[in-house]
Amino acid sequence: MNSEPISIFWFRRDLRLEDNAGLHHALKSKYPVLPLFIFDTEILDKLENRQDARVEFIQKTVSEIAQKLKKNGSALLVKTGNPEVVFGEVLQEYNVQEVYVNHDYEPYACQRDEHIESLLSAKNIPFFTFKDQVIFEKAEVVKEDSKPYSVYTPYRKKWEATLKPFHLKAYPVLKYTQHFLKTEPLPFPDLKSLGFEPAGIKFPSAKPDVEIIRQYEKHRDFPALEGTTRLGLHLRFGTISIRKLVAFALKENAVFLSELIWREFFMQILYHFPEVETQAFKPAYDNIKWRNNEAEFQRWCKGKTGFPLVDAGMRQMNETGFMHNRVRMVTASFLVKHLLIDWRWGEAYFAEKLLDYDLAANNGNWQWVTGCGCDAAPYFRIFNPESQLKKFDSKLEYVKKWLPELGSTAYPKPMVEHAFARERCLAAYKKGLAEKNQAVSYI
DNA sequence: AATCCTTTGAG
DNA sequence: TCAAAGGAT
Repeated sequence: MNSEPISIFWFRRDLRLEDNAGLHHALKSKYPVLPLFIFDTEILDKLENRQDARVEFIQKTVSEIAQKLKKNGSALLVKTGNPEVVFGEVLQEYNVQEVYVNHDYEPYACQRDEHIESLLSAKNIPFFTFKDQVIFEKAEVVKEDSKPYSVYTPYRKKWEATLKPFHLKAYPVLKYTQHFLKTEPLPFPDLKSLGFEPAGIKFPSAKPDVEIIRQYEKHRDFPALEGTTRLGLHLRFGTISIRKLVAFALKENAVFLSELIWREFFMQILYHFPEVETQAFKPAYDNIKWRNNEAEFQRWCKGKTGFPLVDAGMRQMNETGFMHNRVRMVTASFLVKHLLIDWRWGEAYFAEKLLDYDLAANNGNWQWVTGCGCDAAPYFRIFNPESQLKKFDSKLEYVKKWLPELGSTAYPKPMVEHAFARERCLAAYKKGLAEKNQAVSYI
């Protein structure tokens, strides 16, 4: 046991040393700060793919943080295991006086943090938590009656009205570097020892591209262009500060800012309505009878539906961990509406494949496409994958890039006829929603 | 005791 | 940015 009293700062979805709220407060505490990162085996053990690029990204990012701390004569404590068990060990090894973290809103994370907090409070160690990954959290943007918004536009207006320059002020960290605990370098696991291998994926830069953001609404819908920022991954793991990015968006492009507000909209939905993780926001939609054909689902996953825009999107995601946003809408709509497969199947597949996977955004957008979410697309709006292709990739640049066999006999015929699938979908939705209405009318 | 002005701290 | 606290008169 190291007897010097210290504070712990626990890194989770905030993997950066600058403009970090919890870390800032830890460094202002009266004890030297030992930063901690835990490779959580509760999460890692469930990952099927041993080449998961997200684990690689985390390992790389955390190792860069450790390098920077080493240059400062301090260190990052890295542990692998169940967080409760790990905290038990850390309390044995160090004289921990206080623990600092940033808020993490997903149901698993909330539960994990509750357990850690009670474990610490049994030893009279305070657990200080801070808002960091959003501008407004929980109930900071609510209606006049203090109920949460479930429609985006009024939420955005209130969000914008609430925003003051102060909310975008950075939390300085670098000027407190002398407040990190001075210690010998601590061991750091490589990817292999964590049970993973490199995925061979190139990670997008964490630096926002000014030109892309300036031209955002002009280019964002065309998947062949580099028209979107690819910052999702960095927002997911906190390798970019949301305050810095919102300040930038505010200056450069209102449409891009609006997308960042969608992110916070879905985060507050998940916070206020955690049941959406498994259920439709509009319960009537859980009455729809999905066909859930396993073989058809596999064709969708592999990008072999015979609809070029759908297939190109799925293959882009399978190969790179990224799919263009316009194409995410088309592929998702195809699964749910053309194939009548439960949106939760698609949600789970995206969760497995996307580098930028975020529970709140992924769930919110899948429910949006299905029509069962808050402020969702109307159920009778069924994307036509052919006309979407004509509109957004008319020169076939994007689809040819991901489907080399397009135009040859090797490319599959459409697995379903659009007009037929459309009618089948409308009928299934009408039936499911009508059943629910009938049930309600008996009450 | 009341008021005005400056400083501090919040997210 | 804003409001509360503190200090000065």
